[in-house]
Amino acid sequence: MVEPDVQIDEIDLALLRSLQADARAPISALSRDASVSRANAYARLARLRESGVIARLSACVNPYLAGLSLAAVILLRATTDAWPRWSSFAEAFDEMPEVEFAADLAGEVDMILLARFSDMDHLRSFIENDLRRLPGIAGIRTLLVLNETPKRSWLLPRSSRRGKRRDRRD
Amino acid sequence: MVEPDVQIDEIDLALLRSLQADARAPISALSRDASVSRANAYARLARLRESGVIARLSACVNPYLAGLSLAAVILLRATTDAWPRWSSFAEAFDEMPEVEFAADLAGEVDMILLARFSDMDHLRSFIENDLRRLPGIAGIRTLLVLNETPKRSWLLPRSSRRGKRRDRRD
DNA sequence: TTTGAAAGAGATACAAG
DNA sequence: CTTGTATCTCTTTCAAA
Repeated sequence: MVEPDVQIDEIDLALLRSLQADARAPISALSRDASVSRANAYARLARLRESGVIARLSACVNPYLAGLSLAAVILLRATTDAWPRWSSFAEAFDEMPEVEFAADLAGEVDMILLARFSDMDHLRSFIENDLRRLPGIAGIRTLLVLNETPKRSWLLPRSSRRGKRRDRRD
Repeated sequence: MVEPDVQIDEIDLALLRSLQADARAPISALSRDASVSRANAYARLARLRESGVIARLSACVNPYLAGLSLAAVILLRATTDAWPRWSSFAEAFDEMPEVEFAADLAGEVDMILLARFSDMDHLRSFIENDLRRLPGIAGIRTLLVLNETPKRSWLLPRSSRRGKRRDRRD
């Protein structure tokens, strides 16, 4: 959640988009699609990686085909005294392999999890053995996922965003 | 959301794990880590890809470093008449570049979105111009993300899951 | 399934324009 | 920033053990 001074231009975005589509695409193809030279693309990709903009190159595995046929969104409330301790929760969630995504929220829900399970039994034992034993959790609401979008790696913003924007201060 | 007959053994899991860590790792390295021959790894990876277990190889971009410094979880209720039409919503969400993840839920919330924005203005215009104009939406609750885990690509299940499980029927 | 070999493609570094 | 070149590593296929 660092906010450093990384400048990303349209060429970087084009490279990122291509890499998101195919992380194994040859650099010559990426450079062609971004309309720059190979050397340029090479240097930019190195910079994007070192600066952390590209966190990693990864395989997107279909969980439903990999034995995790059940997904749930879990809404959590924390006890008021556990409030300022997101970092301790984050650590705990990181240790739970079923948790794909965890976030600290502002609003009527304190934290949210997206988690995946092999079956109902697995979900039940996760809630009973892992979640309920976590200190600082005041409420657990479990919502089963009936359907989900193909988990887009999300698209990058276009150069000029929709709607107005006066200036950029980053 | 197809549930076909794909069999994945421990060697496949090892390959998937390695590929998740580095999608550009040479196959010789993957095969070494999985303790199989290159030819074997090669054949397995081809099968995993064709069967869709590996949906794609992609770059994981840090949204906060890429100009999307604001994230929100959006909980939606659908009007009762729009109820059985997840597919139409899914299509609409797919067209919205800010939506990273969308799911149809069972429970007190009908649908959930994880969306990313460049700033508050962007979030506001998204809700007003994109969400509110969608027919069939009865309620919108927006929760700002204060903090989130590094968006683990999620770990694959170990061979024997924690807790009990009598038998596998897949 | 594994190992070995072999052709072609791509990565990476560096020079010169 | 580009193009060209050179070396080395991978990919991919295939044959033999």
